[in-house]
Amino acid sequence: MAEAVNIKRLAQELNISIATVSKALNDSYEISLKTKNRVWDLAKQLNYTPNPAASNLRSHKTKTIAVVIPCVANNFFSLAIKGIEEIARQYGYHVLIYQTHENIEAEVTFTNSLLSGRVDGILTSVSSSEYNSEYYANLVKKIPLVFFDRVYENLDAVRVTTDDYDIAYEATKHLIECGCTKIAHLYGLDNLPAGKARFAGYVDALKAHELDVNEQFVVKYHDDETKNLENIKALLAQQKPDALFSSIEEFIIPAYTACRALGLRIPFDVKMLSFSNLSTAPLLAPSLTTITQPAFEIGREAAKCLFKILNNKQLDDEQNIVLKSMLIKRESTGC
Amino acid sequence: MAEAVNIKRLAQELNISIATVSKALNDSYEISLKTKNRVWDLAKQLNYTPNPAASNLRSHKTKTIAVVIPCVANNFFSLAIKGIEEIARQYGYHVLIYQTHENIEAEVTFTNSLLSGRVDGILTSVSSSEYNSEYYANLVKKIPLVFFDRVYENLDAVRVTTDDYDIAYEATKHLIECGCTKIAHLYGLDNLPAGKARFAGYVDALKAHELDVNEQFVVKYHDDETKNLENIKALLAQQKPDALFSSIEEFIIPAYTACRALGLRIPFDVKMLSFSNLSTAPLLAPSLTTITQPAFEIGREAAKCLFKILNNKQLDDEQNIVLKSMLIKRESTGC
DNA sequence: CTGTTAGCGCCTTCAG
DNA sequence: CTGAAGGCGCTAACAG
Repeated sequence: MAEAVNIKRLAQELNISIATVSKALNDSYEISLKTKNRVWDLAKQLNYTPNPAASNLRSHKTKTIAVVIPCVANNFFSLAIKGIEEIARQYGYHVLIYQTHENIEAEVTFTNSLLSGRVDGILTSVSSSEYNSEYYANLVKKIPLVFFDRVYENLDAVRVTTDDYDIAYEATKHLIECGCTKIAHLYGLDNLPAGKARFAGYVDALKAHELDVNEQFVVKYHDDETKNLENIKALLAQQKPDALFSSIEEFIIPAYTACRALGLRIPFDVKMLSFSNLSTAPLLAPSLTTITQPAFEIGREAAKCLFKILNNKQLDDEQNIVLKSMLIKRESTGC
Repeated sequence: MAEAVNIKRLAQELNISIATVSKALNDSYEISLKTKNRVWDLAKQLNYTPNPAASNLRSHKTKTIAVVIPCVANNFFSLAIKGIEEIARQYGYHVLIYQTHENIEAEVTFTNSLLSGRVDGILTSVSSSEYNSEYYANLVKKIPLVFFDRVYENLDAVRVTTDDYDIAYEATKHLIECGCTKIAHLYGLDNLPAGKARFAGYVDALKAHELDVNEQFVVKYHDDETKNLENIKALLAQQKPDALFSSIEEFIIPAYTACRALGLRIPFDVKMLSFSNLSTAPLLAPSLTTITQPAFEIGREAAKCLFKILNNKQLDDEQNIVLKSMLIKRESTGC
C-alpha cells in the first residue's frame, strides 16, 4: 500500500551505498556531516521511516512492551494504562494490551506468546482466579517483568503495590468511629496478596476495637453476578450489618442492588465503603465512601521500573514499591 | 534470554530441511502427515514459537492493529477497547494502544509512525481539538482505517457512530416534559460531527417545543478545567437555567462543582443530564440522568469492519454503521 | 512429498 | 570516510 521507501531507495537516489545510508541515519561517527545531511534531507523529503520488523529482527529490540491485565474497562486499570502509556512514550516505546478477563489460561497463553521476542518486557496485574506462582517463577527468568497491584510475591521481580493493609485498617476504623458495630466485608481477590491484606486490615481493626470477627459477616466474591447479589441479600437479611466494606469495585453494583431490593437506605440504614477508582465518585455518589488507589501513579512507577531494567540501570535498593491510597470520607452523610 | 529455538534448530534435530519445517508448521498440504506430526511434536516439546519480526518482514503481515484514541481513562474508550480486544483475539491479532490526549500533533505523529508497517490497520476516534480532514484523506489511502464515534466524514473509510442527533433530541424532549423550560447545553466536541449532531438535536427539540434557542445558554468545552468551572458558574448565576444537558462526560465534574458552589441542589433546583458511559451511574448517581452509548458494541463493530477489510471481504453495503444510544431516565427524582 | 535458493529491510563487521 | 558482504528467522518460488 505504501510506496516502498527504504534504505535501499535512499542509497540509489543518492548514489551511495546502503551501508553508508544506514550509518548516516544512525548518526554514526564514521560518516561525514555532508553525507549525513544529504541522507537526512532526502529521508525527510521521501518521508522515510525504518521498517520496525527488519530492525527488530536484526537488533532483537522491539521498542514494545506488553501490558497484561484482567480488563481495561475498569477505573483502576484504565488509569494505570494511562500512566504506563505516558512513560512508554517518553522512552519511545509502543504498548500492547492484553486482557485476561480473570482467566488464568488466557493469561498463560498471552504471556507465553510474548516470549517469542514480540516485546522487550511485560507489565502485569495478575488474574485473581488462581495463585500459581510456579508459572511466574519461570517466566521472570525469561523476560523482564514488573508486577503492579495484583502481584506474585517471593519472586525475583519488581512489584508496585499499595498500602492495602493500612488503608483497610484505617477505613474499618473510620466506620467504627462513625458508630458502626456490625461491619461486613465483601471479600475480593482472596487468592492474592492485595485481597488478603485488605481483609487482614479489616479483621485487625475490628479486633483492636474489641468487635467480634465473625465469618458470617464475610461474603467472598463470585464470578457469577447473580450469586453475589444473592449472597449479599442473605447477608443483609440474616446478619443485619450496619456497614458494608467492599474490597473491590465489582461488588458495588450487587451491593447497591441488594440494599435497594431490601429497602435499605444507604448510608442511613447501611453505610457503604468501597475500594474504587471512580474519579467522579466524590461528586456523583454521595452515599459511597471510597478508598482510592493512586492508579495513574502505579502505572507510571511500574513502567519506570521496567524501563530501568530494560536499560540495565540500577534499581533503587527496593524491589517492592508501595504507594499510598486515599480514604475519601463523606462528612455530609455521616461517613 | 530465551535459548534460540528456531525453525533451523527444528530442522537439524529432525534431519529435514528448513523449508519443510516451515511448511509443516503452516500446515501446508504439501507435507505428509507423518512429517507434520514429527515437526509439531518437536516444536511443542522444545516450546518453539515463531519469531514475529521475521515473519512480518517476510510476509508483510504484522497480525497487529493499532487503536488511536484520546485517552483510555474514559468510560467510553475503555469499553470500546474491551470490545476491540475481544474481536482482535478471535482473529489472533495483537492490539497496540496510542493516546493522543486530544493533541492533534501527537495524533499525526502516532499515525505516521504506524505507516512503516508496524500494523496492518488502524482503529481511531479522533482528537476534538481540530478538524483537519486533509491529513486523514491522505491517510486512508495508505492504510486500512476505521473511524469510530469521533469520525471524519466524506472520506473513503468506514465509520461506526451512534445516533447522536436523535438521542440528543430525545433527551432534550425528556427534560422539557419534566417541566424544564430553560435548558442549557454544555457543548463538547464542537469540531466534530458527534458534537454538532448532539447540539443540533438539542436545538431542534427546543424549536419543536417553541422554546427559545439562546446563545447565552450554551457553554463550550474548554481545555482549561478552571475555565469550564467559571463558565458554568457564570451561566448558572446569570441565566438561571433549570437544566444542564451535557454532551460529554468531562463536563460532569465542573457542572456538579459549580452547582454545589452556588448552593443549587441537583436535580431539584437544576436537573442534570449528560452523555456518560459510567456503568454504575444508575445506582450511584441518582441525581444524574444519562445517555449511554453502546461503547462495547461500537468497539466490536469497528474491529469487525477492520478485519473484514483486512481479509478483503465485502463490507455490507454501508460504509457508515450507526448504533443506538440509550437514555436512562430517573423517575424517582423527577427526571 | 521434500529440498534448494533467494530474498524481506536493516545492521554490522571488515576491507578498502 | 565509504562500500561490499553476510545474516537476523522466516517464507515462497521453483526444482526435483
